[in-house]
Amino acid sequence: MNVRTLCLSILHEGDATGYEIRRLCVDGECSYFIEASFGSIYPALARLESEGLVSSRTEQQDGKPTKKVYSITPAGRDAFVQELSEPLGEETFRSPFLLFARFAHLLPRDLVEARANEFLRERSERNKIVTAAKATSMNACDAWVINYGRAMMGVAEEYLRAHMHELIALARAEPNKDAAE
Amino acid sequence: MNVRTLCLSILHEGDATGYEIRRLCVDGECSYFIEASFGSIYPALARLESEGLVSSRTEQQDGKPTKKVYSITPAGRDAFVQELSEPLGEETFRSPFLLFARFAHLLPRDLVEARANEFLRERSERNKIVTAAKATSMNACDAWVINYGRAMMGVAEEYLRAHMHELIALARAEPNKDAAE
DNA sequence: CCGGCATATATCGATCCGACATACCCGGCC
DNA sequence: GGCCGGGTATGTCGGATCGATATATGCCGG
Repeated sequence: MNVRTLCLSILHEGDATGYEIRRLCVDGECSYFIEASFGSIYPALARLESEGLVSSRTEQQDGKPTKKVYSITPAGRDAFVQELSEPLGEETFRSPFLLFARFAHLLPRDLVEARANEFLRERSERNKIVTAAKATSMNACDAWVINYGRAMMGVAEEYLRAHMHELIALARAEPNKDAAE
Repeated sequence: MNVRTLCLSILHEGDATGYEIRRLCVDGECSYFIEASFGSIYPALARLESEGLVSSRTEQQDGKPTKKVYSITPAGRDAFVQELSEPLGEETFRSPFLLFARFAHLLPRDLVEARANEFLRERSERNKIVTAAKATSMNACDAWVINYGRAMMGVAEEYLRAHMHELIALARAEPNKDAAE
């Protein structure tokens, strides 16, 4: 699932700028299973335009920089459906925190506690965004996907809240201040 | 969380070859939150060796190609703990299937049904691996992490099993065979 | 006996991320 | 008034990473 397809999927639902696509990835309701950075979105949009799958127009705004609004073309819609029909890539889930947690016994308790709290807070905030998305003004497929995410991320938060103190208890009791530089 | 750190984390638990590290990422109990390909593991190991954080020895085997077994050095252990103490990266979760599912209404029912079944089967097999991992011969931190994964992936499987028929029902009824080339 | 599969190492092009550069306006603050 | 931080917006660039491929060997089944 490359950034090209991601851009087409968003433009399929309506016009957007590169900046807005990025925001949807970070803050949107689908932020829990989609991701892309500026460094890949802008080149992807430029390439899509050169291939005739999207078109763009510049819009002046006062008080804000000029923006470049992209629209999907009929050829783009076809290419998108075609792409979805091809075999799907693997699901990837990568969690630096879980790698950290596996080695909690090597690390000072203060650090483990701090990281666990950060992690819970971030998870909790993300979940609030997804839970806040109201089912009205959302098609049935979107609702299905959002509920999938809600279910998964909900138990993640619950597990953390219920068991994080166990993890903290497993951490090294003495920070061993001599080792600190 | 780069591949370097991932390699150090595995070598911290015991010696391994590049090939074995890859296998642990794909089939191991932590396969649900860790990933790396040959294309990044081998260069990472070479660089770690040049920096003195790991050492290697070649081992002849009969019936199998010669292998290069890596061990972590004391400097490597220090660097690993140091790396874990630094701020953690963001969690990333990317799911081509969920992107596909958002647009189920555009796609023929047969295809949606086939992909949903594939996805459930893969999820289910992964879960069996993680559930099969016995708590004995596992330290408490590992158990904590495995249980986190079990909880998340468990509900993912349940949700799929319970609701996939709803998604299939949302797909396009007629495959529209004229459109197929 | 030949093709497919598992073991094992390694490279290479394409993709993608993360940090930075640039630019403008707004609001707060000393 | 000046200055800094933050939001909006586009884009580049180096490095990290992926996915496919190359190479080699030996085993097993048809």
